[in-house]
Amino acid sequence: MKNVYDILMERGYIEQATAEEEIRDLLGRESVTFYIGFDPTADSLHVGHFIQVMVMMHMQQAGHRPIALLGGGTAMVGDPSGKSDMRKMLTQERIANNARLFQKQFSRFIDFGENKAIMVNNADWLLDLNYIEFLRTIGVHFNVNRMLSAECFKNRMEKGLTFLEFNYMIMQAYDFLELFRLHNCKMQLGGNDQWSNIIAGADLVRKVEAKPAYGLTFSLLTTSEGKKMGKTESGALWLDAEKTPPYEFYQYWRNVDDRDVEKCLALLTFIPMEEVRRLGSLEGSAINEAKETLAYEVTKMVHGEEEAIKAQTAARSLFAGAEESDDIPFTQIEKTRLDEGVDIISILVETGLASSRSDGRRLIRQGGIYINADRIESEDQIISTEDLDDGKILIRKGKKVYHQIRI
RNA sequence: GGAGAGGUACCCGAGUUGGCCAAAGGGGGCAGACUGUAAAUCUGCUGGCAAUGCCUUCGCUGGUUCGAAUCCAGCCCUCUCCA
Repeated sequence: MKNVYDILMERGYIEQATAEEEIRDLLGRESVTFYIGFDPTADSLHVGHFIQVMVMMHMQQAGHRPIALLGGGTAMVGDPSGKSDMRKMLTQERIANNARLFQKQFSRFIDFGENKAIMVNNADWLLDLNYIEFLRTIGVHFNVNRMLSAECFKNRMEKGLTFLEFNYMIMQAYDFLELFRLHNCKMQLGGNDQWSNIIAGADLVRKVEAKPAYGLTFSLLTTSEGKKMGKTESGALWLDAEKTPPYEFYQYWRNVDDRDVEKCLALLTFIPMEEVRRLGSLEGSAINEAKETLAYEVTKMVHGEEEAIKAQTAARSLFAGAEESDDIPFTQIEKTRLDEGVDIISILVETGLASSRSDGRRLIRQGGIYINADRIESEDQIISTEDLDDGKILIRKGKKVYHQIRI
């Protein structure tokens, strides 16, 4: 069987490692317990987290034991890594609630049965720490001069860093030590922005326990232009179907830049690498096949096969201009209102296609709104029962945003 | 605690001898053309509304004035230097 390190390397996950050869040997030799931390700062995981989850899945398939660490404690401090401003503090209840939601989502991807994987919350050991005792046993091992020169604080050296956030690194390092003691966890994985925090942890374990500990980081999901991927107009691309509907999720991947397709296939699907390379090398419009595959596979993993098929069918029919599909976002409007007729601007605002009535007028003026394939010419157009087609009205905004009105 | 600089729309950033400022320019975003549901390029739009006008907006509160992003007072916040 192939060494999982090589698999991760081939697919392009690995960015930095504390001791490349040693880690590779270790992973090839024994079942290793490792952890990745997730701070529950939102009520759903997003694609940025998903890449970490992918790594956990690869590792678990290779016989290693993942620990999903929920940062119920660290989220109360907030990671300053790479951020130019301090985040707003979250309440304890919010964090606990988010942690519960994260937990549910993890279970979809990782098998937590029979000691195959572990989920823990660092609130369990961080919240009750005694300050003086902590400083004396853990604090002594940290050199402030060195910490300040860490890459992750670089942004903050100009803008200012609070003592609260400065402690984040120490807390994360302590997590590693705690997991080493509790579960014999030898390795911490994470996004490349976590490098400083990870080596701090590995160092701490080595100093305190005199045993080897390793760190490994993965490339962040960025576009060919260097921007973070998974950003949409409404914020992040969430894994929660309530926050990002499967159709929208599918469309995001269907629309990625040509140059990013291969990378995404490698990082976000389990498609064999020969196939990934073939799809990635398709030229011209043929590369749409690769994008469809990408969108389908990722959606399937996150939302299940049924939703993936629905999203794909909906997208195909809409863009082929053929028959409609029901699996696109829709808004219900009472029939009595349609009987009387509703002005198009109101419809646009109610469906969320326009952010305000002014925005709606603008869209129409610029020719960006279509009802059942007909371009709207007048801002005063009235939508009524006559526009119904099989109980539905299809609205298109721009080239590819579809929405349905149902009664 | 002391000295200085500054807070402008989604972001950056002009504007501070008071009216010509819903506020230059850039970025981002949206729409149009082109196209492959891609990129690049070009064009338009980008506070709200019952829209040739009206309302709200330039850190907050009050003041001067016919009129304030621009002047005055107090307050809050940020940054730099000093302690």
